[in-house]
Amino acid sequence: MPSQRAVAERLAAFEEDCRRRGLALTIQRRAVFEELAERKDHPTADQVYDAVQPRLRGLSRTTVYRVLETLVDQGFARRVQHATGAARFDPVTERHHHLVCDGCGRLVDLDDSAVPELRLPDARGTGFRIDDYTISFRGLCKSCRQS
Amino acid sequence: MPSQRAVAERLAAFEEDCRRRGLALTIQRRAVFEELAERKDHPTADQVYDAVQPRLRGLSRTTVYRVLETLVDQGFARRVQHATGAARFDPVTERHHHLVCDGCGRLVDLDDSAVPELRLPDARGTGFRIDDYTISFRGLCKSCRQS
DNA sequence: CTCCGTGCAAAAGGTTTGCACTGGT
DNA sequence: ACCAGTGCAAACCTTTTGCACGGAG
Repeated sequence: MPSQRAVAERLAAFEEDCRRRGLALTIQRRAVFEELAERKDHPTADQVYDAVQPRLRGLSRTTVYRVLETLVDQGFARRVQHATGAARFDPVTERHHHLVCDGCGRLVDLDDSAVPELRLPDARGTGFRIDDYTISFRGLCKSCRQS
Repeated sequence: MPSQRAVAERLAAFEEDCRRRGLALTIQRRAVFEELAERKDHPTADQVYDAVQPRLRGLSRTTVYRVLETLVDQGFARRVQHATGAARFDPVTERHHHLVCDGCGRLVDLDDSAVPELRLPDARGTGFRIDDYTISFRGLCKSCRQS
């Protein structure tokens, strides 16, 4: 888990950004953002709901979905869709990559330092402006390799 | 679209692999595989269904889902999950990468030659055996940049 | 002839939407 | 006080599952 201090800093930055952009600072947004910032895994909307709901009686699943969408739109989080099933959400911190098991779909973070920096390719032909990248490494996790 | 010739070759290889592995060569499997091999986009299961169904009256959506899963399991296709919504299917050819628009979610192929070869990272700490990788470049497509 | 593969219908997720109310600004 | 944001319930879309039938090997 990130240090409490780092989380507090990010929460403060989040609050300031919200004010600057005129986004209402509701308890729900604060709580969802904080929950996301505290975790090092990639929770689904439902997992965020389960974690936050006890602290916020009456919180609605719908709201969690809507807040997460807002966070993604505003660049505070990223949506990580892997295999079939629920979307997972990742607080945006530094660039990192993913290791995905072809067998069971397990997803693990691989931090940037394990991977050489990549020069952004020339994509002029496609009309895209490239901002960043994420690498998905495919393979088999230990338990899938054993069976 | 890949050349008719290339498609025919891949269909033949597919049929031989099926025989060798004892997979029944049903019309449905042939048709779904052929449709996938002919396209250069990444169709959803539903798009495959819509494309194949007119030629194969009585084809069921369920079957398309099941055939696609078989193709993925057997290594004839890959599942590409991007943004929310339906999974997309990619006929496996060479390694290639993806360009994803943060604005509209559009996904475009970027072939391997545009990107320098990457040395597979050391993942011993994670217990994974890494086989390959795909890079997702994030950015904005032309039309999203203009608005 | 034997099963694997298919079709249908229904269920099972996951996510979105319409509408009325509430709480931030 | 206004309007963005929330809660609830219902709709929606994608995918999976149970079961009976049919066609490939």
